[in-house]
Amino acid sequence: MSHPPLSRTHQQALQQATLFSDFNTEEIQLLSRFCHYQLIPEQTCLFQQQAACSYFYLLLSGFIELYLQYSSQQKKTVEFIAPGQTFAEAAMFSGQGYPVSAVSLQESEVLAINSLKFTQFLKQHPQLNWRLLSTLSRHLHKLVGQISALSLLNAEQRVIAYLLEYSNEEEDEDVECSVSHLPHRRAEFASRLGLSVETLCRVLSQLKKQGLIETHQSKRINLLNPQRLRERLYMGMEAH
Amino acid sequence: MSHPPLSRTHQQALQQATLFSDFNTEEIQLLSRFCHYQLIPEQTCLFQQQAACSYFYLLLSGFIELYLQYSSQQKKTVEFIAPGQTFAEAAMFSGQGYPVSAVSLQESEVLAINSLKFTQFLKQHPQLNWRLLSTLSRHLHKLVGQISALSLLNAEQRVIAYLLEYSNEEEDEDVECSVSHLPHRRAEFASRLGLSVETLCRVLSQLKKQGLIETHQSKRINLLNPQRLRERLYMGMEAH
DNA sequence: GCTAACGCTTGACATAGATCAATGAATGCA
DNA sequence: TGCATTCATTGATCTATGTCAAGCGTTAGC
Repeated sequence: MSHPPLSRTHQQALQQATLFSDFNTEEIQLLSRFCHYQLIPEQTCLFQQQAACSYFYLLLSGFIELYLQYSSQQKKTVEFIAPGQTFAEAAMFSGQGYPVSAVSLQESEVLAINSLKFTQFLKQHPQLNWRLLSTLSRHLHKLVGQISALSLLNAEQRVIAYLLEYSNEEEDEDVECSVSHLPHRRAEFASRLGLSVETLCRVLSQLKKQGLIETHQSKRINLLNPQRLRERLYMGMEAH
Repeated sequence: MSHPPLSRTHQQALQQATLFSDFNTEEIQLLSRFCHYQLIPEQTCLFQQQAACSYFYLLLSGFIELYLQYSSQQKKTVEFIAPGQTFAEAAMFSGQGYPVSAVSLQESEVLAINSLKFTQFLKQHPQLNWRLLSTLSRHLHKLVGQISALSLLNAEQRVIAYLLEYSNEEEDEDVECSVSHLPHRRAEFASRLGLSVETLCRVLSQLKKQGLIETHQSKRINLLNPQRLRERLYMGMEAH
């Protein structure tokens, strides 16, 4: 049973998944040979708890629920999966069957990745193994950071932290620098910071008024005074 | 250069680290053979950017800053490390030198884990490799869940989500069940949920008033009506 | 057993940020 | 070019939750 080759768009989707973010173009192409696209109607079971783990998945669109089934009527939701996330990969690595069942809550699109072929692929490329571990560790650290940012920092501090993190600032601290790879819409930007669009706007115009940044039509932001931005951020952090 | 064997307490600390949470007692003991305790005075450099990665670390107490050094004066903070976290393990997996420098912001205690011996250990136990990948994936999912909980759910919903997640509910949804492995203090409980102690208390007494739970002196909470708690939670989630 | 210290609980108040609503700017389409 | 749609921005409220403060219960030490 062969599947049509993966479109360029879907290969890009693979590249953007956390798990594969470190793969180069060639590796993505090798990988995409044993992936296939699948359209899942609403309320459809993708896999059953304890079944052999033949595939793991990348969700392209829609919404998936992972749950434990105790009896015919009782279930316990374990997790909801949003677009961009992979799921069931932990099951594949553990070599056991699926520990949960999966059902689509809306019509959903997924890329199914053949578990067996993926593990063979990893065995053939031992370096990849280490890089996967490295990638996952890094992301873990990033997420831990995001969690403490969400609970410890206020709106302004979160915006500043984001700008400083993604700025191309490398030279002198006093030198002006810019953030060009911004989310293309305020809505996405705001959501990454866990803010509403409006508060994000207010914070930005506040910073603009104070001569700390310059905005260029949602595409680029110049940091006019990284040094002072940094001070502002630390001020909030040491408040504990 | 041999180090004294690791105390039981320190072995437990290893066990509780995310990275090793899946290790059994024997594996922890093997691991602890190439770990040693180190006391770091305040403002001391643990390792320099680009140096060979001989050790990675588990922070026991204190506070560590990871930063990029651009020139003698300019540095860029990458991350702060809190007790319980491991750091520099991504560097080890990637096989490169340290990508950042590390300095203690307070007097700190760490366990240093010999990178070379650890990778050898993994090569000798290929199963462990897969289990590490599995562990890291699972934690990644958990953290993603926590992030969406923090930004999407209100105080009551977060408390309910926590209670349901850690309850021993397995049978009928209507049957009363309990959460016994609670954080021993309200302060710790609240901090896990990103709330203040006071709001946590208020939410709990609110739920008590409505006959949904029963509290037993900060040690145990009975869920008198899991079904209705579940409804309450979902109500908030589908609001998007 | 008494007092001190600490942690829990509850109330009163302050505020950051969400929501609602209106306007302005930019982009796309006829 | 002009109209329509979407997105960004700003203002006016409202509310959830943090902060401050006081009382209560429990534990610990003498």
